[in-house]
Amino acid sequence: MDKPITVLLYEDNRDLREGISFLLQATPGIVLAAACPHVNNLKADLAAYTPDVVLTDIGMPGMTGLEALPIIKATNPNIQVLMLTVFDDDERIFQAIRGGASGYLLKNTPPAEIIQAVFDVYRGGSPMTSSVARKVLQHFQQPAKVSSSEQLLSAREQDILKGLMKGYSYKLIADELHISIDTVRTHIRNVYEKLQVNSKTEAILKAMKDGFLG
Amino acid sequence: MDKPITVLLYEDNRDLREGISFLLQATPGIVLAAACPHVNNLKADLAAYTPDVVLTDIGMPGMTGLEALPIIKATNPNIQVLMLTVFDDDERIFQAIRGGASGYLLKNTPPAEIIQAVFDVYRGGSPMTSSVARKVLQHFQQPAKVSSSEQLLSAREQDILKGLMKGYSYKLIADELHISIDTVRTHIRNVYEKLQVNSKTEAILKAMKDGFLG
DNA sequence: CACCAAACCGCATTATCATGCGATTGTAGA
DNA sequence: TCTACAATCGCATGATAATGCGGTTTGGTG
Repeated sequence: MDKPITVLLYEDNRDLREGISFLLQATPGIVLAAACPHVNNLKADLAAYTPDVVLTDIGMPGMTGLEALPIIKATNPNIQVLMLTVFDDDERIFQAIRGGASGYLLKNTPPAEIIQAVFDVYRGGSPMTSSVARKVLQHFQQPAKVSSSEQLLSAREQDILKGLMKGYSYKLIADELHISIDTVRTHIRNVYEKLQVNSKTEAILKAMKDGFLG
Repeated sequence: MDKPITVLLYEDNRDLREGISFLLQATPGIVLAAACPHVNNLKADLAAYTPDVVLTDIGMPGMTGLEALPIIKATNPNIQVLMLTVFDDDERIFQAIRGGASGYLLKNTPPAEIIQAVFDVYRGGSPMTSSVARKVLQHFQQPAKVSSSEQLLSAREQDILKGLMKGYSYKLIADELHISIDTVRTHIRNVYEKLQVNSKTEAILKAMKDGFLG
């Protein structure tokens, strides 16, 4: 049916590298092109093996997996990169995601799932350890809006704020809402007080961060 | 060791509901409080069963799972909600995430993984079907930055832009970078020209939208 | 009815920003 | 070497924004 998936593995820990290599080789449908302890010959490797999927550690001597990521995606954005690492801090997770990683597994993932993940990324999925996924989801959820907040801003004030967030000047906002520029000023003054800020920029940032309500 | 996880299930399809119920009941460490075909008695259910985890379908007669979600989180934000559905469109996925869902499984998920997912959410993870995860990740990745863009902005210009994005005034940026305010002006001028904008706000919005590069 | 909040308007002052013009230095490349 | 450009600094001017103070109208609530 399908052609086999060509995988390239980077992992500095020898035992782990050999373990995963063995698994990959033993799996029908997967061809392990190479397994390297470092990513320093990255470009040559990519050219030589033309992998479909790159499975890589983050912490490696020399160039890290995170540094390698943009190079891989620049070489061929169709290559799916799966991070396999012990790090689960926000910083590295988001750096990986922004860099275009298609999956993020922690090293405590059982071998069978790692294999499954290779198939998943190749098919357009993004396998993620569930604790990692949680961190990702949290960045979408309204930051709790814990302490009430209700509708801190009146409807009109929200209109004005939306105008600011579109990059409009006071005058433009006034025109769009058919009110005078002085009224816009007044509303903005009130918005600033409610949001505890004192500039357009701060207001916009705050509004973006915790979605209109403080 | 641990107390069992109390689960509340909502699923209108009878076969599926009974199938999942059977699985949950057969799993040590999980107690199925109830399995309902609709979510219309939601508040009463929550009060009666005080679940740790709610497993819910999205498409149900009467109130949908998506409508129920905010009510659940409002009742007790500690309840972990796991969406189990056939829908994999962006709209519903993000509505669920924004609403505070802790996991999102498609119905083709094998039973064993559903059970595993219940444990995962309870432990603070966010199990997600990998195709759903992909959609989520895509919202973080730089919008392609299709046409080159290279490093449109010099390193220093990016420093200044970062300052703007933190809401700093020219003066603050100047202080932080140990340069004169006039230099800041100059850099900003150049940034504006490169980004094709003419105000702080526009620059920030543009920078946020397509990640520094235009 | 009296009170209050929201929405509306105006004016004045100071602060900050946007922009034009000009200039020096250092480094990388044609 | 000449050129190009990043990075630095300065001055000046008109445009916006921030803020203080004052005011009217309207709709809802105790």
